[in-house]
Amino acid sequence: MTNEQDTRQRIIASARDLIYSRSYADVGVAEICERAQVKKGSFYHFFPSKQELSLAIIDDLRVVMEDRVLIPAFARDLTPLKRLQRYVETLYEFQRVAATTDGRILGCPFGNLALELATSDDIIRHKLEGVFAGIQARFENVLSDAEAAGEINDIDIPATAQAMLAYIEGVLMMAKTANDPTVIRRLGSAFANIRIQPLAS
Amino acid sequence: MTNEQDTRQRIIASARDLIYSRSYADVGVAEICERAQVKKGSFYHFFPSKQELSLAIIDDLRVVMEDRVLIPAFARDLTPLKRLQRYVETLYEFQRVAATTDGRILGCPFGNLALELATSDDIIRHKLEGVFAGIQARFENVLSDAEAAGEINDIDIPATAQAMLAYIEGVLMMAKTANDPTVIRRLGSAFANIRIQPLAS
DNA sequence: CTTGCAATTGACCGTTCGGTCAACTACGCT
DNA sequence: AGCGTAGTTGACCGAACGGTCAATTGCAAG
Repeated sequence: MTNEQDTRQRIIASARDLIYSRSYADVGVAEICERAQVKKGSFYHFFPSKQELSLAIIDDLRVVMEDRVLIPAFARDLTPLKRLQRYVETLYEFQRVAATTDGRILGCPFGNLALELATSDDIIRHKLEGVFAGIQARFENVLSDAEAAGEINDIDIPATAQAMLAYIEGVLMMAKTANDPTVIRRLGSAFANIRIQPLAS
Repeated sequence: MTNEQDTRQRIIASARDLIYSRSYADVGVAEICERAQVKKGSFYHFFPSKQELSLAIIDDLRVVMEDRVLIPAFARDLTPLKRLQRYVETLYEFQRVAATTDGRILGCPFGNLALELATSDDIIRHKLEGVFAGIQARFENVLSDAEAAGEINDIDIPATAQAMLAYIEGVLMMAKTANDPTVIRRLGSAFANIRIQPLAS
């Protein structure tokens, strides 16, 4: 229990924070190492490349977002539609707190990476596709619950879940561009009302 | 009428295309010059810095998007709500065509830059804020028309316009991440139904 | 014909980039 | 005690980065 894989985790945490608050390309391996108190040679003992590190970062962020946003927001103590509203509120709070630390609102870490790297790196693009699919699946669960509870009916659940994800990503983009977390609350009220109907067959 | 400011425009066009299809940081000044058939010294005769170039690119993209998407989509030959639907269709077509050229779908050039640079460069962030405000204003006009035509009522027009912009940006992000333009059509049907009500006072 | 300036050229700057490597240290296993 | 190996170190690599500059060209106005 001395340090073990502590170094590796320190590298991931440093890189995660730096890249989230700036961008993938703007943060160099040297800066990551400096912040993690690790020498560059040591970095390459754990990661064969910066790209490989970014995959590890995405996994790490997945856990962070799960714990800090998805799980608290989607706890089953509220009706499904109320959970969706709480999700927006939780996201707002997450962004607001992060903003007081960084002085800027940082938006969605996955969205940031997706738009920066999707056209340049197919492996990262595909990984992020999986992350989005995971979040969409969470929304689908809530929508299924809502349907079972009679809160909604006659909707295309997967498409609606994806539309909700798109909307929230767009909202975070607007908030980041305006550097104003209150945009999330202002636009958040439309989130739970998004619907896509099944195709008439 | 020989070349005049032709060189400058060639630099902007090259940089615009390269950066749009990859990212700001991933495209160097040297590569831009090579594609524009211009020497680096000449580049810095027209632009004091890469950042200054990016501002010119944004202005240029604004014109492109205006001509290719906004104007055709919002022509007044349809009812306001139909225009919104046509806007989605126009965007889909724009992305699909661009995708056959690049082999990838590239999403929204403003959104791409916003997420990459908003936290690192306040000047660019502010410029993009203005671009988004301009698009939002176009949506507001259409919504006003829709209200006047009795197609909608009792909505917060600015907030709804901003929500629509957020949604479409999110949809383009999903399409880019999936590298699949049909996402735009699949999710597009929810676009014109987004509503934000005024606060009860 | 000359003067002046915008445009162009190509060599060059220091810095940083992602990545490599041989040597060394520390520690668990037998 | 001796060995193997995971972890660490610091020096180093070629390439690319954004940006500079003095010298030259081309053209338009006086």
